[in-house]
Amino acid sequence: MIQLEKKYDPSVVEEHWTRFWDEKRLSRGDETRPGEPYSIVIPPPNVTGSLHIGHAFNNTLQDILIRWKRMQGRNTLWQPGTDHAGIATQNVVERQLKGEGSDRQTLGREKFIERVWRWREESGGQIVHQLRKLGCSLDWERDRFTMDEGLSRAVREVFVTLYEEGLIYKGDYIINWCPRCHTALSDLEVEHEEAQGHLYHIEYSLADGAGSVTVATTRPETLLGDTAVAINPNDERHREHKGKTLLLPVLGREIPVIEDDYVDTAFGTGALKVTPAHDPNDFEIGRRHGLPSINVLNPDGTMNENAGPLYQGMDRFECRKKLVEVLTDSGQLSRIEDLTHSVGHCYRCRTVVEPYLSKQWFVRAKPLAEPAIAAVKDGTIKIVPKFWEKTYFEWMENIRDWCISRQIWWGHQIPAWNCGACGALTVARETPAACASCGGTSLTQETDVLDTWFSSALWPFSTLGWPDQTASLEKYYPTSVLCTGFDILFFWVARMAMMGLKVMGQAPFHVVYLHALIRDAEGQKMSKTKGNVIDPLVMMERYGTDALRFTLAAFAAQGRDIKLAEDRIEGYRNFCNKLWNASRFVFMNLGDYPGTCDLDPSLKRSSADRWILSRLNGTCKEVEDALEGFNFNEAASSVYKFIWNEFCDWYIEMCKGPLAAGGEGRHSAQNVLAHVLEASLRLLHPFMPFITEEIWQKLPVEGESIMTAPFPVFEASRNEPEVEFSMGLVMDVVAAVRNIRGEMNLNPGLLLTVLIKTDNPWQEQTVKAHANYIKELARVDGLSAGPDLVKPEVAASSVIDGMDLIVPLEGMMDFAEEKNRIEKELKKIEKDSIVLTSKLSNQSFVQKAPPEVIEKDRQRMLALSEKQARLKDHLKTVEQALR
RNA sequence: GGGCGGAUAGCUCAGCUGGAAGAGCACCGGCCUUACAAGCCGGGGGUCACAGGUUCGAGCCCUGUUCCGCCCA
Repeated sequence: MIQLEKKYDPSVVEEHWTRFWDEKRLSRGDETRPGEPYSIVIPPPNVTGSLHIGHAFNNTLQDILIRWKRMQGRNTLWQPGTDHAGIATQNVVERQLKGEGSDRQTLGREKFIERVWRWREESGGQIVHQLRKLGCSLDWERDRFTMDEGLSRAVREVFVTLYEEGLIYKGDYIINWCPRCHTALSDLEVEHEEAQGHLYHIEYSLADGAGSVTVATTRPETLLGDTAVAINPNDERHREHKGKTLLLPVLGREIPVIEDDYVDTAFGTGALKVTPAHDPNDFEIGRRHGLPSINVLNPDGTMNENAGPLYQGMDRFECRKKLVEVLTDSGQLSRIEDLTHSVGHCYRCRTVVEPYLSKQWFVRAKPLAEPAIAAVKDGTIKIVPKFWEKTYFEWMENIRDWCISRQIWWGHQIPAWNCGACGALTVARETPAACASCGGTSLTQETDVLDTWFSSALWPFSTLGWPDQTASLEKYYPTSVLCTGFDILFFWVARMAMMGLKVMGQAPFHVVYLHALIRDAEGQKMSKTKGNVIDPLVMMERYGTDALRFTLAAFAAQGRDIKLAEDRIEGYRNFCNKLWNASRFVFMNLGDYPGTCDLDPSLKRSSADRWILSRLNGTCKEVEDALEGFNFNEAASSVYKFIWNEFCDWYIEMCKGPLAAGGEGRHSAQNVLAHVLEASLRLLHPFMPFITEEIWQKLPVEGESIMTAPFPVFEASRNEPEVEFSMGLVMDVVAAVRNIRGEMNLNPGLLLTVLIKTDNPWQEQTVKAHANYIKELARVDGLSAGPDLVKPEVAASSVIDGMDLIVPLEGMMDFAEEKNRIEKELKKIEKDSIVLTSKLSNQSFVQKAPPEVIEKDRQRMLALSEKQARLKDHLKTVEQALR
């Protein structure tokens, strides 16, 4: 006989089954096998990263989907892999170097890249190991990395193709520059934050000496790069300044006053200093008016030679301070206003970014966005929850060109070569031997690398072998679902949609499921610097992986934030233990059981047997429907309630009698216990893979793993509503007796007598037929039912489903307590009946509400007043006794 | 400035097409009843942010307000 320990201990179990699944290669995607494909690509975590709660959440949901579909018999592939995370990874390694008193420049590009690869070798296995620990059934044999040879080939192929089609270009534009990471950033990589700043009002004197023009700016240091002051042509205040020349403060350079509609007359003084090299709008104005652009910043955020000898080499903020002093002294600073404004920060290092004119590579986004918009509009791509579609359209319709060059070393070096002889650019898939224009051979490759998100955008097909036409691609592309957090909707999802449609001619996924983000109790994003993280590894250690996974699923409602609380994890740890102990009970009673977990149709079933089977069937439908709609929390709650509140609380208790009695009743109960437990395990498996495998393997089942056992299917024909209804009555009776026992402070061990007075023959029959359950579960020894029962003087009573339930309590009756109890019940009824009466006496309700609603309320009202009347009778006898 | 979420029990959250306000934890009372004290049985607890409106009927739909969070400019 199989015996389980008294408590479930996840630690040994988890390791064992992880290894088992691995050895049996159960999570392998096999395109040569038949079966409708179901594929998911993992949102690749940073290769050097460590599993945080967001990963745990995201991957638990994916694993639930993939395990569920695998059990349904689909040909599944969950594609794993990691991302090289250019800037982030480079930053980490640079920090290491700094700690060693070195830096990347000292090391040189080649050595530095070697160093990063080495770091990847050391730490790259970590996240993979942690995902396994989480139970993720990814196909590890297909593990990919964005810097792998194959994926790099995909990157080159796409880059060159887009370049050839004119969708990638190189040019001088204003980009966002991070002076600390020393690179350009795309617009998305800048995070705007409200900051308390100042609006400085600076006097630019007219060259003819006839006064001055006041301009307002938040960044005074940029005035060193001003090449004009712009006014709105319709601004009356500046009419007399039109066509004048101004003298730039400090530097004394002559700059013109120009007119441009862009200038907002309502902001500041209506005169705008124009710095084409350090502001995107000024850049546009400069272009319209043919103004020169003067860059005053070095790449590290210090001022350059154009700033003049006084400021050259000074940090930008230092320079700002100094300039304010100088201008104040010269009387050219007329006013300083407080101003809350939005300041851009680097999303990797939080440094304030500078708009910066430089030569960069861009993807022309509009032509790529149009098909991606259409795909969502026509339903080719479905976004769940739907409300994200609006955000997607909003961004896509206003998309701007995407700056893809980064001045870092870790990443895909841009496949473009500059000719030393003629200066022409050669863009090629393979490293060229000679310049495409002049045939010269002194070629030097562009030093910039591509935005990490460029390679991520190709992920759904590059991981499947593209640009080769592989069988995997054939089978698994487009993928079925993309499951990720909404925070990378633009970064990743939108760009994958664009690239998939462009490169493959097919959207990369059918459904995008965007889940919520896990936040702390204050709704803040969890971050190590804030110290508010819940570490999934610690949680797994403390409560078991299954408990963590189930908690995450239970929290996965389709909202925006999830505020995770540790006591919920503890609660689901208890659920694991509950399941464990229920199984323990089953095994204890299966010692002499010769059958399997399949139902034996020849056995005569008890009502309890039929009831739990019907409920199991209903639960299958609930779980199925919930998962179809990505309602993970509902699926989790259905299976939780079924196992705990129906199987454990009721069925196990009800089958104890028949088990003890022996014979066919025992046999049937054994069969049902085995069947229901086994089916429950399969229902639960996608959520809790470890404990379910552990128990399942001990049951009399065929098949090598629960992982590949069929997912339970709902069948309408197996529903038994009449059985559920009569068992409902039985449970109501049990609950009523327990209520009396509890409220009257009667000893739990005390056996009671129960009289059930009813003139409804069906009720009488039902109660009598199920007397064994009532006796067992409510601790009752004498039970009678019928129309003519007489209530003894000394008795507690309640009214349940129109029946009088009487518990004689000769010698142990607390009449005051009983009075209390009945009055409490009456109070509730009165509250309800007031609401119902007013509803039913409302003419317009009776006239306008649908008949079935009115009928339902009439029935309720009838039942209520009957119950009220009977309770009042009971109350009267109690009050008499009290006198 | 534009847009999107959220506000429901002490806490963390569900609540689907409008038709008797739910769960877990916490709390109170009683139980070591041989699957489980990580448990069992019973119980208390809500002006569904606020103000209007639509409707026979609103936690849910509409309008406005307040607060919290996020995205975009």
